[in-house]
Amino acid sequence: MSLDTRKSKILESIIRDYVETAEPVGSRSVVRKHNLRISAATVRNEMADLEDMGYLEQPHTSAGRIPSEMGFRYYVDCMMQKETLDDSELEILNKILNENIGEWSDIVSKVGSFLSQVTNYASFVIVPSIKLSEFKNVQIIPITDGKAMLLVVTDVGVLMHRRIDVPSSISSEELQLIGKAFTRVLSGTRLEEMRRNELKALREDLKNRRKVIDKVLEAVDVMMQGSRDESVVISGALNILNEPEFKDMDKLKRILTILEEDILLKQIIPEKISEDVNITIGKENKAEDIQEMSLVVAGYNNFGEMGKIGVIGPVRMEYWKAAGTVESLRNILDQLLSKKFF
Amino acid sequence: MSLDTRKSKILESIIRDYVETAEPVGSRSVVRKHNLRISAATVRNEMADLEDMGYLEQPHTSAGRIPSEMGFRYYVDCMMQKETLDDSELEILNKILNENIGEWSDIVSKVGSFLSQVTNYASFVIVPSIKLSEFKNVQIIPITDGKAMLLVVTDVGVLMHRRIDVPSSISSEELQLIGKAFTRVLSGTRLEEMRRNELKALREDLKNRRKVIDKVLEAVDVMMQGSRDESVVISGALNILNEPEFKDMDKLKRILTILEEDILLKQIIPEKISEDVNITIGKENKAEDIQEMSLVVAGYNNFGEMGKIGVIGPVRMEYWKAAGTVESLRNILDQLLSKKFF
DNA sequence: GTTAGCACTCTCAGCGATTGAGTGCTAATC
DNA sequence: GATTAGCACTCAATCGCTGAGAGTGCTAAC
Repeated sequence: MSLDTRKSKILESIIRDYVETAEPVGSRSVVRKHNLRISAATVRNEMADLEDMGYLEQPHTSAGRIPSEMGFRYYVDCMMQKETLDDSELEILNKILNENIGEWSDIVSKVGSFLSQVTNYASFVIVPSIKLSEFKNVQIIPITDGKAMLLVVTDVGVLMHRRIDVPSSISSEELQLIGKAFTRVLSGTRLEEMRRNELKALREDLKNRRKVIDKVLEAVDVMMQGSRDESVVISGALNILNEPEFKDMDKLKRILTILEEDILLKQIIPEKISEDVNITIGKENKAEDIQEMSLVVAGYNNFGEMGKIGVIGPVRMEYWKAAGTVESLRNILDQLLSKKFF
Repeated sequence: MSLDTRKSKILESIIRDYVETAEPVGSRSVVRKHNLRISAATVRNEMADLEDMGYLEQPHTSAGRIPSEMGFRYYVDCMMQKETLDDSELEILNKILNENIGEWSDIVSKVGSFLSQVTNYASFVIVPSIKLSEFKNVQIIPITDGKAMLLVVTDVGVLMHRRIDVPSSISSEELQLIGKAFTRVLSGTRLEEMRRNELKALREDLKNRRKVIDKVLEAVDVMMQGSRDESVVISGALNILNEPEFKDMDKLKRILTILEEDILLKQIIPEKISEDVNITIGKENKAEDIQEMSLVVAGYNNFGEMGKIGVIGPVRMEYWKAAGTVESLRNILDQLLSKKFF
């Protein structure tokens, strides 16, 4: 259902006001702010219509109107102009990205923290598991007598390491040889395709060092277990303390608990999203715990898997800003991943 | 100044009650709870004395008394019996420690989270920088054309890694040789003692690969910069949401902000502490931001440097439980570091 | 030294009156 | 027919008041 121009203007005006003030918006203030050339009474009539249509609601009879979730939905779908990063923000972002030539995880957390600062909502970045990348190199480095460090490097440059026990009799050279043998057998193998029979052959090759081989396999198993999980970076969770809708302690605690725990956060983000900016408003969210919050999330291409980046905030959210910023940062992550890291 | 037995009993009674309920304690309830063989009127007199001495204070005339910070101090110094972990708690702890044979940082975070769960306060563990450990092994592993991974293993098994650029012409074997050369020169050198002239010699040795050498040195510098910082693990920050003294949003935000940022947290913890359990109450804290909170912190021996573990909570804290638990866990970290990791 | 008794203090919850923002309706106007 | 001015009405929020309740401090008696 489409709205005529005037109704649209009024709806937008109410949304903007309400998002800013968190207070119900009255007919007078709509007229004042947007100095439309109509009277408050006319606006009242239009507002009554909008309420009938479901785009507005009234907390109680003698209060102003607030946008309903359906109202926000209409705004987001039919009227919203995404507001992209302005010059000063871009400057800050570039500074951040340039100063840091470190690990991918550093960049992700910097971008996440930038996102939360710019939008003033909690941000999250989900980095998918690396199951599609390939073994590149396996090394075993002695640390102390009986302890060694197992290193696995994948083709995308992800490093996994784990301490393992080795016989104290074994020499550094021998460990190196074992590492090389593993490299030979596994190099180019995708992590999830690692075949047991290849490994068996390996075990035959080095039969006098079976104990070490077994330790290594065990460690690789554990590492893969770990790497199977996608990682989640959360930033700016405390931003919700600024939102008046969360002055209630119980609500606050429920939300903050989710925003503190990777696992909980992962559960509330929709599995299937498009690469574009996805917005889910209030009760549109499947997860019960966040049915008074909104999500703005986009996918980015992380070595063939879809990563996710977005913000979570109150239904009364600056969708225009959030959507624009999330979109920009999604693109930047895409770029970085395709150019800088290969 | 020492108190007579009866005053002590009354003070303790008031402290216990107040810590539990967060409400001022009246003379009647003191008599009732601890069924002392004296009347409320007598208790009132004693309470008036305790107030004169500064151990109690009165929020307003017709309310009960609450312990002053000085009262808590007296209790902690002269009366407190530390309450150690009970059997069921020990069982949980053992389970946690056994299931996890991974990295040291995992253990630290598990212990931290256990501490916050048992005490219901926010916990922190500070792991000192590793500046006293020695180089053990340097490796350079090619990832893709023009990119390689630099790995440094120290004698305590800490691994540092960083991606570096290398000439795309360079071979895997050559990188390995360079790594070996570094290992030869640096092995056994303490990180903070790494001498520039040793490195210069190295640079001479491999003069046809100066670019790579320089890249490696640059990366080592950055890594050492990073490793110079102690790391901080915070757990259970949201526990303060349960404390009625933080129902005020501004206070809450101030405290949570500190508990979310490693750097801020580090600043509020006293530099100099003894290895034993240190307790600072309210205004005893130098940092202004936490002058309505208390710290319970102990030092543990982390490869010769002092690490710190503790909790932070309201002045109205169960010091007996917090002190006992912190002490136990301090000892456990000490043990783990001396036995398991060497 | 201890206690019972009592007047006094102060907070807190509940209640009614007041205020003010905002609506909805009606009748007049463009 | 759309728009607007005017006005009665509604309802949350605020203020001031009151009474109840908890607790103290003092005094006088034990």
